Amino acid sequence: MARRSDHSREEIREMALTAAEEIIATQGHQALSARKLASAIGYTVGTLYLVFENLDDLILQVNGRTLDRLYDLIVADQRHCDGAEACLFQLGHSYIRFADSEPHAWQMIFEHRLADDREAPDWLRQKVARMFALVEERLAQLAAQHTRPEIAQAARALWGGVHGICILAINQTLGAAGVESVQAITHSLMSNFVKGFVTASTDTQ
Amino acid sequence: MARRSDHSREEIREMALTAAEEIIATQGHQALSARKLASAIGYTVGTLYLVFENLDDLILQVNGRTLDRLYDLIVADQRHCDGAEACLFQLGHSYIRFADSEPHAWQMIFEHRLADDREAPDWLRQKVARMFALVEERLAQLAAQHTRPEIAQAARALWGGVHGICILAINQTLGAAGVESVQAITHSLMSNFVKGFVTASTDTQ
DNA sequence: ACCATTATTAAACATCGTTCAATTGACATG
DNA sequence: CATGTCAATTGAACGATGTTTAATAATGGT
Repeated sequence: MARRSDHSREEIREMALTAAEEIIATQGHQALSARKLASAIGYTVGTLYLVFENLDDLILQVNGRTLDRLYDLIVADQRHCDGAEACLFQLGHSYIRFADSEPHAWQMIFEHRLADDREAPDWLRQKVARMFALVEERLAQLAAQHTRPEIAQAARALWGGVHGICILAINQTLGAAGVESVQAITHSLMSNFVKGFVTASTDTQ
Repeated sequence: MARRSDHSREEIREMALTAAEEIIATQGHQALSARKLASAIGYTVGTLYLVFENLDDLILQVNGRTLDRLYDLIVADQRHCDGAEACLFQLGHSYIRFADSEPHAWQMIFEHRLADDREAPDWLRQKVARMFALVEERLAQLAAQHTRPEIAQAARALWGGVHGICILAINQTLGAAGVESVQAITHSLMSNFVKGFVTASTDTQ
């Protein structure tokens, strides 16, 4: 049994987040409970509530770390592509690959509902905005004739699109067998969209 | 207090599903509980378990009815459009409009997890397949030079894309203000994708 | 050695999904 | 009309959930 000052608050926080990630990865986020998590790190529930405001708060922290891993993977992959178009496609493929490798953690980002319709904290929104920026950057390189708002809108359309394919694939709604098939569908979306976008006149949003 | 044979099993089923839809629409699917639902129809929990296998089963039924309303709306809207392209765009707009008008019911379709990773029942999958077929049909009219598998893949890419924008919009991840803005983003996705798809050669999936 | 501080626990609360023995009402039979 | 069968319905029970909090125990300072 853990004794006082065996671990600092920060250590307990780290242990809890790591244990939560383990539970979520292996059993899904439905399986995460305060008691299970507490016993996984050798403490009781009360201690968790000393470190986190509540379970929602803890899940937000986990989601933040997931977004960080996703961002790191995407950025790393961007170093192994040539040209704006190939790198844009790579963004989508990296996204799919991450969702396939950590489906439960990835799903939790979008399925976690905040109580009372509170909006997500700013630090979390910024982690998302950071990824939108990558897409915008590549799109801007590809379609210089478009205005900045058009680029921004296209980035949302494209990233939303990739995201949707990802969701339906995980839900097995697409009838797609294996990651390669999902990658192919994603590639279809991206390549056709980009082809349309770069040949579009400015007023065609 | 309800007495024996006040309502047939089928009547209770209908009352429960209607009451569940009301709770979900106004308070979200997190607020749906067996006791709350039972008291809403003037019965107790036990009666619910006489009519439904469990809450998961009940939610599946609700989702089925939601998909039916969605399909009906889409089909109805398809009568007021001219030309394959306009009608394809209309499919997306109808989808967004429905999700905006019944966000909680719509979200539940995709967020409901079946226990133990059981797969969705066949009658539910068919309701989804029915809608894919509409997209495929319009795409086939638009891009006759493509093979059937290419059409099928494009339909999944496009519908997944529209779906993803919808999700991110509801999650307020897109920073889009109002339905019109979401419709604009969706239109950007669809029009650019279609432009790319119809001008693509057969081997460009 | 004692005290003040505080980390940690364990029990409590309300609610959840689900089950099931007990009850109660309706209907058929005599 | 009385009686008995049957099933619709109840309500209590079970284990689990998130969250709070009074009690406890261990630490560091004086």
